[in-house]
Amino acid sequence: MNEFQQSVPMLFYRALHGIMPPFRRLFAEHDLTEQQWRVIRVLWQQDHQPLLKLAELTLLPSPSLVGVVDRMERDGLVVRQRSSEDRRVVQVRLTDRGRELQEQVAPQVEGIYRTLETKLDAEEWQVLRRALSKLGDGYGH
Amino acid sequence: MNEFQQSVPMLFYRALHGIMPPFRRLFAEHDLTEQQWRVIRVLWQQDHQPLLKLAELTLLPSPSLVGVVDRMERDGLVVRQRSSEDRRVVQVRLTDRGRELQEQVAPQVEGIYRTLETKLDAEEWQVLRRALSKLGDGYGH
DNA sequence: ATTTAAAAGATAACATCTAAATAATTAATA
DNA sequence: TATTAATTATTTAGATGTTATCTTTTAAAT
Repeated sequence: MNEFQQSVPMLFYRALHGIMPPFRRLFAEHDLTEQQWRVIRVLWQQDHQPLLKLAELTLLPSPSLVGVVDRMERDGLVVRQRSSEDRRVVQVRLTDRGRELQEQVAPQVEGIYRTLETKLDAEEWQVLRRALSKLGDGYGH
Repeated sequence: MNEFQQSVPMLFYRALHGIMPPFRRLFAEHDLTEQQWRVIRVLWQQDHQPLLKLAELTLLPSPSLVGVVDRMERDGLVVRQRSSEDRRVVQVRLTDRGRELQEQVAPQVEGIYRTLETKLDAEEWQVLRRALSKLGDGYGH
């Protein structure tokens, strides 16, 4: 009847629709978008990333990331800094404000993860993670 | 090290990046977008859908679908038709041109699915499908 | 019958995605 | 060294996602 609904892409999209809203609601409470959070989350671990590296780590296409960083810079969450060694490179780093935000939001993100984890049992998660990894293989380094 | 890269949402996004490009390349060859294909694919099975029902079946938010249908109507792939029973309702149906396109593209889509299937073994697919279904439960439909 | 609530589409504002092209800089090669 | 190729960031154009709001029409409730 509706094999299309059971196609792999549609199953993926539906699963994402089931997973992401709680995260987005949390981010919105802090005036963040999902993409802005990814930038903060990555810079929190490894600050001072070139834009292209940041694009790779966040899975954001660089044309999108340019705009994301624009707005984050406007809101005082990050700053751009041109590299002196290679002047093509623009380093992005977190401001104190960005770091504070990270500290506030991160624990709540963990809470949502824990709720999410209850939706499948441990073995299902394991197979799912492995399958997702395989399917994503070959993309972005 | 980079547990963020291994988080469920990021695993999902990376998997999608691994899955969708071949489909999008195919659609582009026929001047279609991924979303336009979803509309054709759904109407092919059940023509004459109200816009809101179509949004549900395609997983496209209705504000997006309005624009998608606009452009498909502009390109002669579908037509809008206001219902006479309930004049709030707009029925969308496929034109002959839309149906032809469906017949051309569908077999090639199947080909991509078959290539995709080789990336995991049968049991992995089974568990993956089940897991995705569970995670998507409660959304839409 | 009048008011009120609900439903279906559409619109608006903003952010992001996709694909292609461009500007600036650096590296590589004849 | 002059030219060409590659790299980094950005821009552009078109389409879509997300939320909130608005309009029209219908159904429900006084």
